[in-house]
Parts: sequence; C-alpha cells; structure tokens
Amino acid sequence: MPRPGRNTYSDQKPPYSYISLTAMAIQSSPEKMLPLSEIYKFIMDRFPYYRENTQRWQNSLRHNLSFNDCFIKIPRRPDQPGKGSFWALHPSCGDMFENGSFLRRRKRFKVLKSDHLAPSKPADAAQYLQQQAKLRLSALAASGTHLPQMPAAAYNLGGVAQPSGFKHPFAIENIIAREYKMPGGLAFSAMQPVPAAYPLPNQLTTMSSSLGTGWPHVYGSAGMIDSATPISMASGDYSAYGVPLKPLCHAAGQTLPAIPVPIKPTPAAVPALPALPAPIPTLLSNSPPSLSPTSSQTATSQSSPATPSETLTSPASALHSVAVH
DNA sequence: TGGTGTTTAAGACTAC
DNA sequence: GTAGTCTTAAACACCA
Repeated sequence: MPRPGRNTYSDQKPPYSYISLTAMAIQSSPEKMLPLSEIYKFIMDRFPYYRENTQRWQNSLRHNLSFNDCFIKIPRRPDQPGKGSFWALHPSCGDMFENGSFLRRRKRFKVLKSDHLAPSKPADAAQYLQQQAKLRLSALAASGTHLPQMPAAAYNLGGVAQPSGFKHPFAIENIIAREYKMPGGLAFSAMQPVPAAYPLPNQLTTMSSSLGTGWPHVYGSAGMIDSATPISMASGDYSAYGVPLKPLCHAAGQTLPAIPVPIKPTPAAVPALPALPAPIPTLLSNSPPSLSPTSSQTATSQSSPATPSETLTSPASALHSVAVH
C-alpha cells in the first residue's frame, strides 16, 4: 500500500478503488444509503483528485455500482422526488478486501442467485437496509439530536453471527486503521479516536504531525468536512455508526427511507426477514470501543445503552454471507 | 436535455 | 501463464 508523504495525494489519485470510495461514501451516510449524486459529492469533497475528469471516473463509478453485487439499488419512494435511486452496501459484502489493502479486493462479492436459502439477495438486502434506516431514524427521533451510542458489543451480536475478528472492510475506522498504522504496528485510530468518517482538520494536523503521514489525499476545501457537505461536526450529531448525522437526517420524517423494492428480483424463493432487524451485522460489527469514531465527540453518551430495537438479535444468521470467497 | 443505470469490451495490473 | 480484479471507454435505454 503506497504511503506517500504529506500532501502527496492532494492532487494524486487516492489509493482506493472506486468500490472502496463508493463504500466509504455510503458508509458515511446515516442511512447507509446515498443517491449517486451524493456519492459523487462525497468523493469530490474528500478527494481533490476527483474534482477533475468527472465524466471519466463517474462513469467508472456507475459501472461499479451496477456491476458489483456488493452494491444494491434502493428505489426512491413516490414522495421522494429526485433522480436516481439510493445505493447501499449489501449487508453481506463483508471481508472482500485483503488485509490492509483497498487496492484490490480479496474476492469479488457475488450473490449466489442459485442459492434458494440465500436471504441476502438484493431485494432482501434492500429491505433490510430500509428497516435499518427506519430503526435508526426512529431512534434518532426518539432521542432528540443523536442516536444512542451503541456499545461495540451490541454490534458484535454476541459473536454468534460474525466470525471472530471479522471487520467490515468498508468500515471507515477499518479503512483508516488498516491503511495507516503506526510503525509499531499500532493503528492510529486505536491511539486516537476518530470522531468521524475522516479526521477533522485539526486532527488531521495532529495526526500529520505526530505520524508524519497525515491524510494529504483526503481533505476538502475546508478540511475533511467542508461547507458543501451538510454535516455538522460541531453539533455532536453522530450516528450510532460513528458517522456524522446530517442535520436533515431525514429524521423528522421529512425524508424517510425509500421503500425496499426489488430491483433485480431473483426467481429463488425469498425467506422472510426477521421481524425485528438489528443493525447491519457486518457493518462495524466488532469495532472495539477504542476504535469507535464517535468516542471523542460523544464521550458523554458512550455509556448510553442501546435502544432495545438495536440490541435485538441480529438477522445475521439469516443474512449469512453468500459472498463467494 | 442531462443525469442515471446497464452492459460490453479492452487493457493493465496483481496474485497464485 | 492463468485467473481475477480494476480502470476506462463507449453505447444505449430510461426518466425527471
């Protein structure tokens, strides 16, 4: 993995594949789904390299969205005007990348459409994500400003659903921790909590000076989070996944998640999803507290118990990975 | 009309 | 060398 010096990425191509970039963007959204335009914006905000030749890389990005099964398309609801659908990560798209490298994936994520027992078809995944979004938003609305902090163990599902040590490759802290490790092998995210999907400008400075590497390829016009991105970093609005909640948050019910509608229905029978889904099992499933991106911003809320709905048994057992490894 | 989504193809690169 | 992955390009259809 290339680790060029400070600022060398500012105008160079980041060492991430389009899949990684797209996944980052999706992961950074509270609902874990973004329209294409927002994905574009995220990438351009964070990676100056992609502010040029937009037609080229955006075409590639669209190609990746359509071509890779790890991305699922979630249609807008009728009351959600706008172009295009939402895009989300397939709940079972975990562990695709080689350790530490986001240049290449371990294996291409592929849904086995012939697997009649596979619940992780795009339709199910879409429905599952929708339910997740609704749950999060419900919790958001109930708790006021931000979601209650979820203990990492709550995501770990008691170690039942996820293999030990599994980390979702698209988890921002995983990306950060894997990509940038201290010389001694200690990821900086373990030393310094990462409050958001990306370090804040001041933290960037801190990290750059302390680690000597920094995030030269990841900065916006005003730092990590620039004015173009409606993310309130100072408000402490962070989701349970440790990503900033956009002020809109769609939480007031203004913009509810889209209805899960199968885009690519498969002939296989679709087993019913669990009635009470838990957070996406493979996403940030076992992020240790020390890696929690929210730890610095929401330190006071760290001890807040998870909402019952979020701590319910995960459908991970049903949403077992059918990715081809 | 422009954005979005799908599909195909080719070349480069990397791992085994 | 082969297979898999990634990137880029292009064409086409659909839709707001």
